[in-house]
Amino acid sequence: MILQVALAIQRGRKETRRQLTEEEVQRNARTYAEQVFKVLDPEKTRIAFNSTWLSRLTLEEVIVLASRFTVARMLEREDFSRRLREGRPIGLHEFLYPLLQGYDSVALQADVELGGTDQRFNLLVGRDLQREFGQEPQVIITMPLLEGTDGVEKMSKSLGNYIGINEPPFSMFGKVMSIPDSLIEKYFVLLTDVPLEEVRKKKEACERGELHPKVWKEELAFELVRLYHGEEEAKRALEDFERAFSQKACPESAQDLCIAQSELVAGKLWIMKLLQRTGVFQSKSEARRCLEQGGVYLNGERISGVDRDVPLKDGDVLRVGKKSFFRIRIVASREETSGKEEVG
RNA sequence: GGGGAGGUGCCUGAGUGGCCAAAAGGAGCGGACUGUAGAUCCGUCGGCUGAAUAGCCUUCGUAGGUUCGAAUCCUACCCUCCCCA
Repeated sequence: MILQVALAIQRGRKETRRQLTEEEVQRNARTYAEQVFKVLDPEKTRIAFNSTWLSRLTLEEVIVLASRFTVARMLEREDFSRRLREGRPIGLHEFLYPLLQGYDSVALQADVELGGTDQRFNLLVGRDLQREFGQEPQVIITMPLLEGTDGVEKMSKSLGNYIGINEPPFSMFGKVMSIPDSLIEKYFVLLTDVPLEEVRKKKEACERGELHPKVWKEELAFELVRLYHGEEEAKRALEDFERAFSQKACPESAQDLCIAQSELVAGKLWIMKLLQRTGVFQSKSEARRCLEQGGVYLNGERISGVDRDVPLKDGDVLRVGKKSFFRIRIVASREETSGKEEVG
């Protein structure tokens, strides 16, 4: 069976979207694959790139494809009609996306296409085009959209309200804990294998005040971390979370922050230098603000004042803001120091 | 082709010569509190300077110009939306 899962083409408010280089596309694809294989069996999965067939389309073929559709039908799509109503721009090329995605179904001779409910229009276009090309139209399966950690917008990477499938256990756990209580049920239903009956009972218990929402949410967070990282990691994440936020202590899984011996002056380092090394700040002003507002702790003790050199020793714990913990490692040479690796 | 409206910080959106790094709200961040990174309240929210009751740099579509001084006035250009053809 050929199952098609469309990876959404991002349409930002600003339509100017940078063309990705071939390497970037490849890298993104690898990242997606990595995540997908947390769920699918790699042995039974084949990944196809639509550039394989789309780049071979001639202008003539594109025009023929476009002639199969009318503007009125395009405007059936909620997103388009709304923007039209609100006087916001719609790029002509955007009409092409549903068409090309539909053509993917033709090229793959897809049996089933899977997507969020917001993809319904595009999925249906696939059926229409398949019929045009004499194929049996695919079955489409749409799934409810899941709100992100803000509880309002749909979960998306560009909105920054997502929980990554390949995220480290601690932050995955924490992010789940940050969703509004009202979303706990939905997360259980859509993301876990916990029987619906049980979810319903827990919800009722919650409403009766017999089950604390925080406890229930912890069960959810535990379950999700277990799913993607295993039982052991889930236990650790739970413990770490309790430790970090209920007791405000350092979680076991704190990231190491390596400082070279040579960077220290009389065993001390200027606090601003130290903060820079954590990589959690976009700018020095941001770091300074956090420091001035009392968000920096060394071994549980609040550091105040920008003009401070702090003594550092191996094993010290640096806390920056609510959620970032670092364990200081003093190393011999600069080569061993770890910079902040980029999070994609 | 003709006529009209408009482009402001991450987003929405006020501002029509100096009091503007730019109102207000949202997002983000920090603090307090707590039941969690949830709710609420308070604060913060361009950048740089070893740090500041200071200074400097960059930003109001782009490029020039007027002016002691420009998001604000002028010129050209780019872009978006609406109406007519």
